[in-house]
Amino acid sequence: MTMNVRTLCLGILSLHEATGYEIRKMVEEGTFSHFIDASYGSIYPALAQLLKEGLVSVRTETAETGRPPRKVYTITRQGCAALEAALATDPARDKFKSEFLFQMLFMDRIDPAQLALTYDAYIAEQEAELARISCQSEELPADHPGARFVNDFGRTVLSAIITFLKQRREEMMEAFATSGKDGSATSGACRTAQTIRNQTIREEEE
Amino acid sequence: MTMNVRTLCLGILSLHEATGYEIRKMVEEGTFSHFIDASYGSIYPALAQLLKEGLVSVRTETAETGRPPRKVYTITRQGCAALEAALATDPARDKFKSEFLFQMLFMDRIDPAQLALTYDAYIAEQEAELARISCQSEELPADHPGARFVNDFGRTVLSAIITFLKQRREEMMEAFATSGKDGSATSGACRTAQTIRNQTIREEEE
DNA sequence: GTGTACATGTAAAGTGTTACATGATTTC
DNA sequence: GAAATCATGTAACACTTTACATGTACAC
Repeated sequence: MTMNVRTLCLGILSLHEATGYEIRKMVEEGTFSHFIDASYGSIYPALAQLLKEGLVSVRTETAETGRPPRKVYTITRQGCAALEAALATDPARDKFKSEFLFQMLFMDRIDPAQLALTYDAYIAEQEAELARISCQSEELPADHPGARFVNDFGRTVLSAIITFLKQRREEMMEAFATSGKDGSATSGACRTAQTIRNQTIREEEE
Repeated sequence: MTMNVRTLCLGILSLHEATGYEIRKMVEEGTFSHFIDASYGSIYPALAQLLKEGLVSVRTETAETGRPPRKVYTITRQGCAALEAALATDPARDKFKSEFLFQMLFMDRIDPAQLALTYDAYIAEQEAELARISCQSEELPADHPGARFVNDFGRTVLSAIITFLKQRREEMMEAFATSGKDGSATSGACRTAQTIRNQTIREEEE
């Protein structure tokens, strides 16, 4: 399956007609936001292309005011078929990119105070996200099983992450607070700031 | 933070020297594989650039045999500093892309038999991944807290996902098995294959 | 003998993001 | 009066993937 912005637009338009702007808002804040991302710079060209291919049609609502006219896109029969063809193919593997985890992998190279800040900020972010989609969960249409499934999936994962992070927090911080033992760390390929940092910490503790 | 392939290479090289080929293997199968991806086409150019900038150095091991000589890269002091500078910046938000969830969002447009296959294949994939990293967990160096943390994080999330998926499986399949009620579904923007499909199912049940 | 692992690298193509350009209206 | 929301769109840039090119050695 090729889940590019094209397919994404078709998917959203299969639920209800929308403008490019609205599609962007849906992927930014809506049911889709956990596992999808797309910006204006990709949505508008995608819609233009879909239109050219006849997979969507457009209706222009000219506002009386000075605003740019809204271009409301609607999926066509061919568009529906294209969406269903895409849905019938095998999904590609999930892709997860986390700079937070990358940093955690090298936690022994980060200043402990900084680490604590980053860690707590990440927890807060996950909690905010959980709150957001829990809120959405209440207003999901009952007749859309997919939306509910995806929402519950997201909540399950976020809850697990938050629990894990909170559980590990103290343990992790202690490990770095008591790191007077020092040098025990990695294979020596390069030790610089870490060593310096331990010295700094010791000075501060005196 | 800019966690591009450059930073990734620096990170891996900070653990131990490696060739481009080995780096690729590590992101494909190693501790990094959950939350990172990079192919040869991005790793080799990245290493070349890092070399030009003096962030890594290289040593060529010419094998007696006909193989291409291995180019073993080592991080330099500047490279270490660059890595630590990157680690000190705020991590960007996680990005998660899931074609599986996209398909699930539109589950009511997928042929139920196909859906079951995809669903089970996804569970199997997650289980395989969990098994793989659980296995790795045993051989993690005790002196690398980050690797353990990241590994445990991955196992926690995967376990939660697998439990969720198994729990929901029957419920979901039943919903589609009994979908003789039909038309109840989405806002009518476009209903094609779904309707046809329900008819087909009914025919098969007769 | 067929496939996989080892090993490096390039070029083209695809895909997407960021920043820009434009401008009214509403909220703080 | 500043900032956010609504609203569309383009162009330059960044990044990555895919496919290609090349070739040995070993395991089944």
